Amino acid sequence: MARAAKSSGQTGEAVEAAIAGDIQAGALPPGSWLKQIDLERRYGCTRTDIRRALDRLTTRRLVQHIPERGYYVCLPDDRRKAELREIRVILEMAMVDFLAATPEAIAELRRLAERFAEASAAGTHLERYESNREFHVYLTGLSRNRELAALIVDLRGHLPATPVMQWHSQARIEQSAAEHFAMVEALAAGDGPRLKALLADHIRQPTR
Amino acid sequence: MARAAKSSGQTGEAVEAAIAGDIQAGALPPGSWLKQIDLERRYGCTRTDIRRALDRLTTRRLVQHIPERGYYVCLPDDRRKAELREIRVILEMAMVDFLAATPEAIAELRRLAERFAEASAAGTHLERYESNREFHVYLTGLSRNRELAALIVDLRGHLPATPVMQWHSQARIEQSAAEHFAMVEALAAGDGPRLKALLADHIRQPTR
DNA sequence: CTCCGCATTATTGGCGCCAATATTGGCGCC
DNA sequence: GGCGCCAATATTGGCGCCAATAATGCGGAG
Repeated sequence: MARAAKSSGQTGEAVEAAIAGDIQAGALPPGSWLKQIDLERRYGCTRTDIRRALDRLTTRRLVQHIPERGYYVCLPDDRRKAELREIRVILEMAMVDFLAATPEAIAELRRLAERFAEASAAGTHLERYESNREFHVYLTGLSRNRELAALIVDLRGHLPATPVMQWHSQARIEQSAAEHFAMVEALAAGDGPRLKALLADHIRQPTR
Repeated sequence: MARAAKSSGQTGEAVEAAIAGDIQAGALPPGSWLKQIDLERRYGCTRTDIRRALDRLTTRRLVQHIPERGYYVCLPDDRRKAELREIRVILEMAMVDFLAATPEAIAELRRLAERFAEASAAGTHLERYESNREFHVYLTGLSRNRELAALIVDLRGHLPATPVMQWHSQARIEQSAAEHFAMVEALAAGDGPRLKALLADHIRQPTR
């Protein structure tokens, strides 16, 4: 199902985000061809918007382009996923040294960790995905190195499919929730090394 | 002066690269407006090509876009430059752990270090810029983590102006050349920590 | 029955026109 | 003489048409 086909929003990045979302949510399966005619109907926008969005998604390598043939959703590539995950580990561990955590920020992080825990216990896949994402994005946003924060968030959007679908066991999900809380506490205690270790383990989990 | 306005090359990334090059070479000064009409004449391509290129350069933040006004070359931002440099330090130090250096690769690196040294002694600014770039790109390419290598190279293209122009003293340049050789030797000796230290110092220099 | 080739159809992607909007320059008013 | 408003001009950016090219389906030959 198409998400939020706002037929008259400020089209531009909106379409790109919508397509990216549908790819990561699995609505547009890996390998499928993205016909411009379909897309412009699905998202209720013009062909020009679609082309811009596809071009940008190509640079993000969420889709690939073959001239005179079209665009298709990138196939999952285990090697690439592993490499990107390792880059996330590198960047997020480095980010810890730039974190500026106010008490309010820590309170907000606790709230977000709580939300993810709730979604883990009784929530849809989408809720889990989004609350998890929010936690990490907020944490990232605490970095005084704005470029580093932006890069990390950006990188999240570079992973093709293998979406929320197959988050493994319930036990694993709840462990993730617990890890979120542990990270908050490490941050609150100003224990950088511990936070780094927690982050590394957390990210290196098969999915998420 | 416009560089290589190949009026009938495969326009696409070519135009983007050409504009990026002119920005980094200073031909398109920071703050100047990039009128589409001028650009399509300068690079001998169509308006569509120009628009795609400008859109991509906007995502790279080499230019900025104001709707109904146009695109202009990003102004140098010291904070941003410092942050990006710090990210380079993080990534290139991390890259050291992924390096796979064959004897041939080390020989090639020596050759490139030599070329930069020659350009340092008696070469144009452009030659220095390019040979320096080649050294770093080649070194980066030795990483077994292809995504990491791609990210590092990508990041080099995100720095706006303050180009080769003002490479400071001749002494500094020759020190850079010496550092290149030292890095090669550290790599050849398999001394990761030393290579990391050299890289960090090298990158943290005011320019380059 | 299968395979090859051709005509038809579907799709991409370039190009240019034009409306909307900002900028410039001139003219009159204070 | 300076300031501000308004007309003329310049520029952006959307939209749709159409040529080039690839995919598809049909029919005939082996």
